[in-house]
Amino acid sequence: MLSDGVIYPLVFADVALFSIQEQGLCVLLARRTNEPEANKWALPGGILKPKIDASLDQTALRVIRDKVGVSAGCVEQVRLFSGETRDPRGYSLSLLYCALLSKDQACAVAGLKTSKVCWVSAELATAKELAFDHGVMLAEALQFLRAKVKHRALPLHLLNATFSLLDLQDACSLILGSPVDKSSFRRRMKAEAGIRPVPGQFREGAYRPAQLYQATPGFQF
Amino acid sequence: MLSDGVIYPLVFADVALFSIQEQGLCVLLARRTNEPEANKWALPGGILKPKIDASLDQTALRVIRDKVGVSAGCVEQVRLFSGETRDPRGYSLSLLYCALLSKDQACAVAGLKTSKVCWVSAELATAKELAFDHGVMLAEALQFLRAKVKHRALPLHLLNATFSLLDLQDACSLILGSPVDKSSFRRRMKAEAGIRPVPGQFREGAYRPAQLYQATPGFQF
DNA sequence: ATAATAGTGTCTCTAAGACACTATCCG
DNA sequence: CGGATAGTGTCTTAGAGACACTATTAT
Repeated sequence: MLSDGVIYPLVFADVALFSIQEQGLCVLLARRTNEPEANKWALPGGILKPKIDASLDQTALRVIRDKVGVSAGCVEQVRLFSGETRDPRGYSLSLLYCALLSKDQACAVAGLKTSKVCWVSAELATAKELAFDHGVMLAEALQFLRAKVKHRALPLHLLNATFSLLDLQDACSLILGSPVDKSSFRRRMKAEAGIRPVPGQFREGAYRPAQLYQATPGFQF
Repeated sequence: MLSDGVIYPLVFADVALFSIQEQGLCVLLARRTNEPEANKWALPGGILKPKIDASLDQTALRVIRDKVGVSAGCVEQVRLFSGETRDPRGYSLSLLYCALLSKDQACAVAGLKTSKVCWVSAELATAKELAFDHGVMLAEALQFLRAKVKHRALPLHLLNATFSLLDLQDACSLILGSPVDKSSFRRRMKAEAGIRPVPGQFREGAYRPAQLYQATPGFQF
């Protein structure tokens, strides 16, 4: 039992928080300040505090709030990692979460410059050596995200509240790591219940304006 | 902390163990013998014993061994349920597992007649009132199983080591709750890497013999 | 006009659904 | 032979991939 009144030690929520930046699909990494594995990069995580967290899902949300100061649009369980050897402090349970952050919010995070957390290209991050078993975790979170998008889920939570179809297409293409055909994509989107055009709203800018879309009320990633 | 030396109380593995019986798709329910919720039906579950279980997945396997005396072919995490109110003993974590048992093994279980566990039609079981939040759990486990089969995963672990294509088709159809077209199904199976015909092996019996199949070595549900 | 981005049309190919058909066993 | 189950052929349709095409804006 830990000294600070936490009754259930070594139950963690670890979060793979994704966003889209200039470098492409990125994941938020945090540099560990304490032992064990101090100074290594890790997925941001936090210990379950039963007094505060109504559920472990709430722990994950709290971790995101604490690390980046905003609330993620979509937080989902991926898999539980458990065992005696994965953390030197003892038998531990870590529930891995996959979360998505909108471009707006991700930019706010990037502006923090706390030096404790930073966005790293997902591809680069998987090559990095991470603390504990977070390398495996990141790989699984990525696979989880890719599988969902491949099965035609729309990663709207990575985008702003209104977005053009090309924004969405680019997001899918970045996640999948392969180009997405414009015509077939738009054909699918016409029949898609999850999004709808916002009448009269266009992305103004250079060249031809683009119709803007938004998620329909009941949308679930 | 519990008295019997278990250090991490209230971490459970609860298992929705499915098999195919005469009544169709069935789930194993256990009648609770102890408080709380004594005498209610529940998904079989067990507490994490860090000294014994190398991981919580091992707890799930142990639960299955203890309850039915055989090892399940396929055990997968579905979702973690957690919170203060779901179990009167205090803040608890329950990782729900979905597991499949082959017909051979399921029959052995049915023969046990321990009166502590029994196979209940999945449809009926969802209508029953179960202990704790096990009703929600069962619903999610079923949805998990259906989603996998809908996405063309093959529930081979519900069948014996060798099986006819009709056995497999019937299993899919029972899980999905809707008929599956024979011709399209067999067409798919011809191109399916997960199974292969066993040369020269046929189901003998009344009328025309059926070619038997088996899972290919690397098969994963 | 030209560049650049937004959005459409159309051909092809694959795979699924529907359902009628043939094949092989038993007695 | 007929009855029952095993397995095939074929028509149609829905949707994805490929890719060339048109449309609308700014300069």
